[in-house]
Amino acid sequence: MARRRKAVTIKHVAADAGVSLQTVSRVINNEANVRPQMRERVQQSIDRLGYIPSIAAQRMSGSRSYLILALNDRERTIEDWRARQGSDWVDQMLLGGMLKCAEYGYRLIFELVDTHNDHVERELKAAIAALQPDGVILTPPHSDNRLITSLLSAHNIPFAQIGSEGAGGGIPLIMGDHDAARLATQHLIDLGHSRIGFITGSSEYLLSDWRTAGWQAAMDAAGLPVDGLSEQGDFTYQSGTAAAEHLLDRNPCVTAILASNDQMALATLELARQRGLRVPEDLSIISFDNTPAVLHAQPPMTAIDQPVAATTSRAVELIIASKRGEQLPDGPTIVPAQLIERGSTARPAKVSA
Amino acid sequence: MARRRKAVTIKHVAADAGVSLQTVSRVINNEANVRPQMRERVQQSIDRLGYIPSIAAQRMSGSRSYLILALNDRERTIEDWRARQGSDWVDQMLLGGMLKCAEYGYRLIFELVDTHNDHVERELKAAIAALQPDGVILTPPHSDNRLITSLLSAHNIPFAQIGSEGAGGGIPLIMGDHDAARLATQHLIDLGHSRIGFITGSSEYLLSDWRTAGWQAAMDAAGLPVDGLSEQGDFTYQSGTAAAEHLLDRNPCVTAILASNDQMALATLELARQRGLRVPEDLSIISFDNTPAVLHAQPPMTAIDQPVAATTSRAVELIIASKRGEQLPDGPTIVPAQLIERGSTARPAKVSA
DNA sequence: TTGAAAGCGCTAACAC
DNA sequence: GTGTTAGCGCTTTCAA
Repeated sequence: MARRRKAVTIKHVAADAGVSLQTVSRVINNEANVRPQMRERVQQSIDRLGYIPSIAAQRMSGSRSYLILALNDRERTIEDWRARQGSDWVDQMLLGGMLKCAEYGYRLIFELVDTHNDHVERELKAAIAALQPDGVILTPPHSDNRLITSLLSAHNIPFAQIGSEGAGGGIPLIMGDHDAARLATQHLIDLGHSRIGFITGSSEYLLSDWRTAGWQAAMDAAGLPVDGLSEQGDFTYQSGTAAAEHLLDRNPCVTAILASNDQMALATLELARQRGLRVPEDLSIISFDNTPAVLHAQPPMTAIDQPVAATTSRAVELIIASKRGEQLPDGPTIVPAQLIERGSTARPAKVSA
Repeated sequence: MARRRKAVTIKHVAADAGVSLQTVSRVINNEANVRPQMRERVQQSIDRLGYIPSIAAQRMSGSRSYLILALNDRERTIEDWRARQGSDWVDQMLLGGMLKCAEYGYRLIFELVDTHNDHVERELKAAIAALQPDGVILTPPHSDNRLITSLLSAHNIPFAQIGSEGAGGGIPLIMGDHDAARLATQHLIDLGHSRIGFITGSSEYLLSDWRTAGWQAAMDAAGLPVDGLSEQGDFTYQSGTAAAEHLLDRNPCVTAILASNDQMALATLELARQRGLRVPEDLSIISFDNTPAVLHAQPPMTAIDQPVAATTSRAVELIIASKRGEQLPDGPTIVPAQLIERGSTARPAKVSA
């Protein structure tokens, strides 16, 4: 393999502009103590030569690598990927994060780590040592993993905790779970439903509780009972089927169900079909997350959109702001989720008990 | 911001093992000229201290950055991403490539560049200068962009060309388009179809021609006519609708249609529904790519799976092999595509003319 | 406000 | 087979 072609370095720019390396460095990094005229001259040389700093060299001397690490759960991510059921979490994260990174001259690197495993620490340490990222984005269920958060804190690496209230010292971001569940429930109430069932998510995820609480808040505010209307699920299709079965068996008068994710909502839809219940006439269904799968369901599903891209994008901004020593928001940053109305919700055909 | 915590460097390992830096370096890189016993001793120090080389430092001195760049078309990728229709190309690329990279200690970085734009060169140069990647993965429509391929050649960076026959000096990989189209057509012929329509893809993509040729080859081999059975599409849903309309108007006796991608196949399905044609009884449909959208169609669509993950994975392997000076395959590497049988294909109800 | 010198962690080239 | 030296491209520190 021939040697890499000689690239334009800071030296070439310095020579071209007739200044010291240091002055060029100051211009690149937008530092103070450069006269406008000098800055202008250097910038012209940079443009003329098409100079771009090497991030490897920048990292070697300085404190920035211009790399942000996005961590996801290995098992779950690979599973979704293999299944090809249309879960686009990673896709949305990548693009939301990547585009924002690009604005600031950063790059996003994805890494998978095992959650239920003592390798976490070793894996994360290795990634940190190899890449020395300027920041890390944690997603559930890693967001509140003390092993991870304390390791990052010890290394002084700013990190975002998506779907976390912020225990652990990172930058917490929440995808509007509570409000979205509340509004979705309210939407059903406005349509005339009063017996509204809820299928919860896995208790391993904090957001499961928030979603449940949002449903409950809306029900309480409307003075509607919730007893026996909540059923435990774990985000899998199977658990959705089981939960929906129990729910409908116990409460024949249920006219609407809010499921804590798309898979469980799709399972509910299928069960309704099997039981001869028309959707939405006999049963309204709202799903959480709005992955592409629910778009193609029959009928297309009314869903709460999980703003994964917007949240990742915001996480990148906050990490970079933190790096720059800027003031960060006090509490968790809440990125609002929206309700997308489609065909799986309508006024109830029968009046519920 | 406090200074980054002191990390374990090659010096610590050298001191711990009582050898020179160079010997440690040799062990890390699995080079020759280290006695097994010495290698063992150094390895123990590495393990004990939890040493991981800094890729920034490795890049600074050596010739490897352990970074591979995956390039996609900006416009198309952002469009798909925003649409959230379930195109999982990026997702499959990322995971297929990332996991393979991880096996070799590499990382994959995604970058979007404009195709129809004189910025291509500037953008790519910037990415190369900043990251100095060890390899680049090109996807259509970049794969045969001379501006890009010549730039990479000039920089001596090995690059994979997915969906290309290899003009430009890179490593060509093909996702079995020709054979897959042939086999899918054959499958329809075996079912008893003889009037089999084909909707082509955009001529901007070489693979469009391969897919068309595969259909034609199967038809020819079976002695079936193809006149008037091919209609031009451009991969959009709209073009699929138009093409299917023409096809069915001109050939009422068509009993099966093979569409060059999923969106056009879905458009064909919808048109069939509007015209009161039952699928698959009156019209069999096979789609190309097998993105998640076709899974949820009614009926679920028989599709040719595009092996994006496997191809990206292979691309990474070949790039790394090339870096190591290993012998590469002669012609294009063909990653076979498979036919996934679902509900949109069956024996024709009527006998075609 | 600018420049010179030192050094980040590692590998290439060469000496032993 | 192993160690020494020089230097990658940049920023930090300190001097001017």
